[in-house]
Amino acid sequence: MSEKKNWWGFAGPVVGVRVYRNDVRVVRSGRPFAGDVEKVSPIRGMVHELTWKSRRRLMFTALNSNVDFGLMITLTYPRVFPQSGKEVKANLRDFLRHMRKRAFYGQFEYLWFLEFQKRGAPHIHILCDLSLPCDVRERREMYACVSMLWAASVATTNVDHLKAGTRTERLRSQDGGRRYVAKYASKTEQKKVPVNFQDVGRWWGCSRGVPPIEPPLVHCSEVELRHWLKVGGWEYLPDKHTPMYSVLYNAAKHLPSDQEYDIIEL
DNA sequence: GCCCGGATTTTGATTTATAT
DNA sequence: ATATAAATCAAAATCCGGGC
Repeated sequence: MSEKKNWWGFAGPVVGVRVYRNDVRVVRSGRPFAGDVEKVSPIRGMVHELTWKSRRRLMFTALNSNVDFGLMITLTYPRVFPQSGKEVKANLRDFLRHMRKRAFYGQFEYLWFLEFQKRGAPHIHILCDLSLPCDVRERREMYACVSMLWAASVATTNVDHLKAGTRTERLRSQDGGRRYVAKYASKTEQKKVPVNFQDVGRWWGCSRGVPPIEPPLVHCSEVELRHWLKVGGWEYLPDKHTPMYSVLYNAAKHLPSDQEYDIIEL
């Protein structure tokens, strides 16, 4: 009796899982295909849109990061705005560098992502781990400081821009930032680049402390994994003929707690 | 403040076997 | 032909510390 095979048929069997804060990665043994094909060096194309692949990476990073994003800063341009991604990124780089250098901010972990407004203007959201001061006056100082840094970064003397260029807001819950990213990443509308805009570059990025550290491998078979997920009530368990995907979203909380695993040190 | 450059991250292209 | 998921590769973009 010939068994049905699919894309995963040439990948190895499930060896274990890595349980992140929110998601679970399935680890398989073996290689997906033999590496004896002649290696060509593909020429990279231009970035045209925010792809689903990129969205998934962003989601994974945000949802599993150990950084708590309590604050969101939104940077906007005035009526006149750059038509090149390089210019936008230069502004962003300046801004982030200045923010990081501020002694009173201490450590500054951030995750930014790019959007385009209807008018075609680029628009950057920055999630970060800063907290707003309780004191009203201090808080205003902070708002002003952020505004000034952004204004300086875009090298503008436009007073209107000073006021309208930034928005600094506290996110309701600890997971508010994560949810915001999920919303951004899962928007069905296409994230295309406006026609006149050049060299978009990356759509999102983060500081080095944001990406989650790889958790230890927890050895298990596919049968065991399916059992745990079923018992745990994970809703998206595929039927027996469909492979377990390499990333199981929102599955972490449906698995048994750490102590019940046989943790293997790396 | 600004610039340089090494380290690291994000990205598109390519690859795999099989079903449609 | 085309779609599929994911691993891999190298290019390009970004990060970040150090020098000025």
